[in-house]
Formats: sequence, structure tokens, C-alpha cells
Amino acid sequence: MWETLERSPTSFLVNLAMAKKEDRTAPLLQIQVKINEKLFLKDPDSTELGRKIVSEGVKLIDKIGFEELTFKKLAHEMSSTEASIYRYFENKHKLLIYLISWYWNWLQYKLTLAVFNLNDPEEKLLVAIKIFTHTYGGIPAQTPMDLEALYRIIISESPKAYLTKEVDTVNQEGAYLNYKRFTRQVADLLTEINPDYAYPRALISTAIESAHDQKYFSEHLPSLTEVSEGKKEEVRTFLTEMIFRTIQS
Amino acid sequence: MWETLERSPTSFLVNLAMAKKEDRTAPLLQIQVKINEKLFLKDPDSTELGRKIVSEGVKLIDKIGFEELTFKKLAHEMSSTEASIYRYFENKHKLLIYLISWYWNWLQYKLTLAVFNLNDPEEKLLVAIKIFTHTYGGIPAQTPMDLEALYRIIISESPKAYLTKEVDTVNQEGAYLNYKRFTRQVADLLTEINPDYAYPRALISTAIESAHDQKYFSEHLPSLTEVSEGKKEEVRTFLTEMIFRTIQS
DNA sequence: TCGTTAATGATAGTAAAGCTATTAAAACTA
DNA sequence: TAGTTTTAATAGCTTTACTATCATTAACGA
Repeated sequence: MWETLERSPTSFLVNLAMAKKEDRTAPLLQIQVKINEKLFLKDPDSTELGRKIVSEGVKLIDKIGFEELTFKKLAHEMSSTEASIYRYFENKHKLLIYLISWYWNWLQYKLTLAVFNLNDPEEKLLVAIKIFTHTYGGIPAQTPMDLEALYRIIISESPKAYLTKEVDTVNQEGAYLNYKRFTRQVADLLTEINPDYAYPRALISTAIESAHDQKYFSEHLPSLTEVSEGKKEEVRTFLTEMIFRTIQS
Repeated sequence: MWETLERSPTSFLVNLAMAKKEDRTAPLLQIQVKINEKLFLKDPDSTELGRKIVSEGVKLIDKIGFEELTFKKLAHEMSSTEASIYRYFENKHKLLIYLISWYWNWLQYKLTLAVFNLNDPEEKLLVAIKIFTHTYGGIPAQTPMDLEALYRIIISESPKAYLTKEVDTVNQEGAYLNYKRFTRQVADLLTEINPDYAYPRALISTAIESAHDQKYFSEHLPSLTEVSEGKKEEVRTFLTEMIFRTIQS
């Protein structure tokens, strides 16, 4: 149905044209994942080194955790130097924000494409839930970014991106725009389904955070959830039920 | 109806006897908040200095944030020394875990007392929600611990206590027992109300985390929620509705 | 009241983290 | 080929996150 081709960690090509046979030779539609310029000192997508910082950064954070990450270690891992990395990102916190921003942008595209041909808002919502619970198969992205690792980072590190004393400043720089946009888009579906429901955004942000928490709990603090480890579908089932029951009129 | 008297940051007296006039002179029932011994090197509740570390620690974390906290700063704040603090807590992360553990223990007592004379599980649940959304007035605790500051710490720092690579080790040391116990207790109420509901714990842990998130969002990322800043009751309304609708059969 | 012990304070020191600056080599561009 | 940009290499500085030592004081028991 569609196909995604590699370009760089932060851009990807989506061949929507593939759907129609006569268009097979048409040029690919490139969707550039635009990341706010204030999130980096120098666009990591613009150079080989920059892209490596991002993709290796994902691997290393996934491996040792965000607190254990240092630019020195990362530099060593990719046989570069600390100083070089500092030219791209002010500090490791900004790198994390960049990755998270990238993730939400990617999910947004996934969502946009996935609901493209759907009309029923309930169906759309089901797809949206699949997407943020990481149970939506479609749209393969062949980016050098390890998406599974990135998802694990989202689960276990993303609250650290906003739970900091600098939230307000960083927020003004647009760090969380992509997350907000995604949330709004899904929340709007709730409103389509039931215009009278008073807390669509609160419910979606709750569900998104819960998706991550429940996965994490199932692995590390299993007595906080009935979801069992490894069963991706269970989180989705739980949240789908929660959302639909909550918004019913 | 009852009264809480000061003792130390980690223990408090609750005068249940006050309820009955004839018992006015009866000795107070002391409820010791028992904190797992593995969470500290030396019981901070056992000495003046230890208690000060805890109460000043709360103030300082609230003021500058957890990442900015250092034992040096804390020592300076309380005119003591770094080395002295290290005699009580292995590191600042353990201090945070201690505070959080203390908080959940305190909520547990609040809950136990508050539902004491209630029979209807739905009523009990309403009270439980009030308690974890911080909208339950009752039970004043006159502890030197600044409870409002502690609550702000819970909101903005508590995920950091479990989102770490050492979760599993720390978990084995019983760091999260109080949180788990509280969650279980509330989840059991859901089961009482509807024995067929499949995800009581997941729903309660979701609601508890959401209570914190929504408050945080309303202050710092308002487009993620309809809850407006400062309106405590709104989070409760949102979550009460969500929970009751979700568990209905 | 003395002597012992435990708790704290004072001081010092170490390794790593979190940067910044300087220079030189390499790569790419005009 | 000269000039500009990018990266690597190196060094250095401040702060964090500890650990160790020792003197002083308070507490406590005989």
C-alpha cells in the first residue's frame, strides 16, 4: 500500500503513489520530519556526524539509560569526540528532547497516513490508539534510527523531558509542540464522536502516558497492573475500553 | 473528629479517641510510619539531624528541583556538612525514594482512617480519589514536613524514582511497597464495586499517575489538558468520571 | 564523676561529569 | 589552489558525587 524509504534518521520518503499502479514511476513524496530549530545548535540531520549522534544516541540511551549517558561515552561509542557532539546539542537533555520530538512527529505522520482513507471517527480513534500503544503494524520506516529502541526510550525516559525546572523555557522553544499536536489531533476525534465530552485532551494525554506507564509497570512493577509483560495488545485493550466508556454520552 | 499531633517528620500521632468524649484523656494512638530499612543507611527519624535532612530536603527539592539538588547545597542550607548527610542516605536518589515512600505511607493512613466508618464501596472509592487527587481536607498532619511541598515533589519528581536503570534492584529493596500497597487497596474497591472489571490495578495506577500529570500539564503544558491551573477539583471530577464509567458493567 | 561510645563537624582528597577553548588537520567550496 | 567550514585532538576548568580521616562534642552507663 505504501512504502517508506531510507534517507536519514530525521527524514523519510513515503511512496503514497505505490497504491496506484500507473504511478509506480512517479517521484516519491518526501516527507521531511521538521524538527524545531531551537532544539539543536546545529541541525543533526544536515551532516553524517549529526545523524550518527542521533542514531547512536538512541542506541546508547536504550542500553545504559539516560542518567548514565554522557557525551564522552557517546563520542567514544561512535569514535568521535565530546567537543564535536557539543556542537550539535547543548547538552544531553536537549538531545533527549530532540529524540522525543522526532518520535511524536513520526507518530503524527503515521496517524495522518493511517486515517487517510477512513471516515468513521470511531474507526480513526481505534487506529490512533493502536498507534500510540505501538500495536499498529503498517508503515514501515527504514530509517537508521532504531525505532524499537526509540520506543523503549519514550517509555522509560520521556517524562524526564518535561519534568524539569526548565519546562517553561524549553516549552517556549517549542520542544513539546509535536507531542501537543498529536494529542490535539486524537482529542479532536473524541470531540467528533461525542461533542459533549468535557475532557478530550486530558483523557488522551492520560491514555498516552498510561500506555507507557503500563508497559513499564508490567515489566518492572507488575503488581501495579494486570497487564502482563510482553503482551502489547493488553495495554491497547485496557485503554480502548477506558476511552470509549469514558466518552460515551 | 480526629487530630494529628507532631512528633517527627516520619511518625505522627493520631487521636482517634477524640471522637468519643469520654476518651478525651486517653493516651494518643501513635501510628509510626514505618519506612523500609533498606531505603537509608541510618534511620533519619532517629535523630534530630536526620529529621532535618528530610524536612529541609523536601524544601530544597521543591525549590530548586531534584536534578539541581546536591548534598552539598542541602548541607549548606541546614548548616551541616555533606559527609553528615551521606551517613543517612547513600545518594540523593535514595533520599527521593524515601520521601516518596513516606508520602504513600501517609496517604495510606489517610485512606484507612477516612474510609473507617464507611460501608459503601462506591463512597469509599470517592474518598480514595479525593485523597490521591489531594482534595481531601480531613486529617491534618502537623509534621515538620512541608506536606504541600512534598505533594509538589510527588507531582514533578516521583516518576524519576522508578524510571531508572536500577528499578529492579531498588524494587527488591522494597522501595515501592507503599505505592503498591496503596494502589492495591484502592483497586480492591473497584473489584468490590464490579468484580468483573478486568483491570482494576491498571486503572488505578493510571488514575494516580494522571492526577499528577494533569496537574503538571495544567501549569506548564496547558494545551495537553482542559484542566485549568489551580483548579484542584477539576482533576478529581475528570478522574472520578473516568473511573466510574470505565468500571461500569 | 569518669570513661566509653556514638554522632557530628571539619577538612581533604579523588574520579568522573559537564562543560569551554585552542589548535591543527581534513574535507569541501569558490 | 586558496579559502572556508567541519571535525578531531588535546587540554583545562568547575562542579558533582562521593570516601576517608580525625578532632570534637553529646549522650550514657558504671
